[in-house]
Amino acid sequence: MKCLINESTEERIKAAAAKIFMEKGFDGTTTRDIAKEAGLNSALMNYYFRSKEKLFAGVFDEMCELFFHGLTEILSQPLSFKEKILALIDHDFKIFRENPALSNFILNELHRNPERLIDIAKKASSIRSTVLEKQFNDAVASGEIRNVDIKHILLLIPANIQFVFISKPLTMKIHNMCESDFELFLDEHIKVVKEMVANYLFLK
Amino acid sequence: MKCLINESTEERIKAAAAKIFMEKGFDGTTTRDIAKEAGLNSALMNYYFRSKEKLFAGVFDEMCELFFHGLTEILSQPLSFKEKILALIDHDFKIFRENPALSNFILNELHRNPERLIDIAKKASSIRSTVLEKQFNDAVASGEIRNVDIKHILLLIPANIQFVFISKPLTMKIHNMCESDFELFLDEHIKVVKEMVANYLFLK
DNA sequence: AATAAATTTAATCATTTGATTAAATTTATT
DNA sequence: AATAAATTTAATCAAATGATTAAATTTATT
Repeated sequence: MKCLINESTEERIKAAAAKIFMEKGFDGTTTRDIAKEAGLNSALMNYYFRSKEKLFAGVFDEMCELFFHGLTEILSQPLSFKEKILALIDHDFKIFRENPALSNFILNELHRNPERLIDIAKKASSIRSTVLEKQFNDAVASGEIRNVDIKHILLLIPANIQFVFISKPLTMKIHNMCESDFELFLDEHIKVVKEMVANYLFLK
Repeated sequence: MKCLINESTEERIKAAAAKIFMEKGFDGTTTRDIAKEAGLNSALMNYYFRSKEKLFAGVFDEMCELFFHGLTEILSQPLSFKEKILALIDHDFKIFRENPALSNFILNELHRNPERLIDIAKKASSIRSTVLEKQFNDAVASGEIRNVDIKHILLLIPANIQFVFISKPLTMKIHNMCESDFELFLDEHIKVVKEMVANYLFLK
């Protein structure tokens, strides 16, 4: 007999799981934490998802989707290499600003279980290695940009964007910032990063 | 009656704890894991250290010491601002290269329990805010370096150094690198980072 | 050697944790 | 309304975990 899944409950579990997993990581999270956050009986998690591990995988995939979706979209747009790089920086800052714990969450999982992220990232990287790499090589050949391995560039950008979020609590305490101070600092930091990358990459 | 502590056993526990905590984080580590790694009875950990938490704190403080010691030493040497920045980059790359999981370990703990790292970092930052900041301001005034808030620079440097280690498993898989490939990549990456930072910071 | 202190071990405790079960309740279908 | 399916709940299990205890062993001191 047909019986639709109660999407509301499933979504509540997922939302609660995302919040707690992001806050405390996989190992630091208990299934009871999640149930409490969602205001539900803890057995429901095993009814909708089969285990803590599978629930985590669902949440993680969604977070990565959030991260990679805009990225691949930018890469497949008809933009110049320079435009793409600057758009990428803006986009990533936006994503992580909306979700300051995301970088920690993803990188922690990369350490705990590399395979999961690698599977997801390989798909996205196939787009890089085709369209973007050609644009990059053309720009190098024409003297528009510095002759450097694109691997370094594709690492520099997330490094400069994500690290400011990863180290947020330290930055705030060391420089006695409140939340709004940090937001202003972020605005400046975006400018610095864009200027530094552009300054290094694009030759006059 | 005088009876010296068996330093060897204590050190074995600490070494084993450092290895396992670094690998699996605080939450992912069990006291039995550590005892097994050290080849000791698990009750010995509570004999030498009083709890898992206190053992972790000891290990963490030592790791931070390792991280901050060379740093403060460089900062207090009679070097120019430029020399200090370039020495800092070299030093940090050296530390993290010797211990690729260190960055993950420290940043994960920053997320899990910010206070612990903040207490340690505040001491080191006091040196920055005195000697280095004066050198920086002088160099800005003399037009030697770009007029930018030093906070951004002190964030850019660890970002560019540490991220390559944090994302190591992803980089290796995406670009089909083996360990020796990655070491070569690291050598290149140091050059790129130094060139990019110097290019941005130091005006001709 | 005798004694006391320090170290190590095996056994065990009390909680916590992920997961299951069977019953109760709600929702859909006829 | 009656029935079946889907959802939710309370109770509970088995394993894992941090920690403790008391006994055994080793080391130092006299």
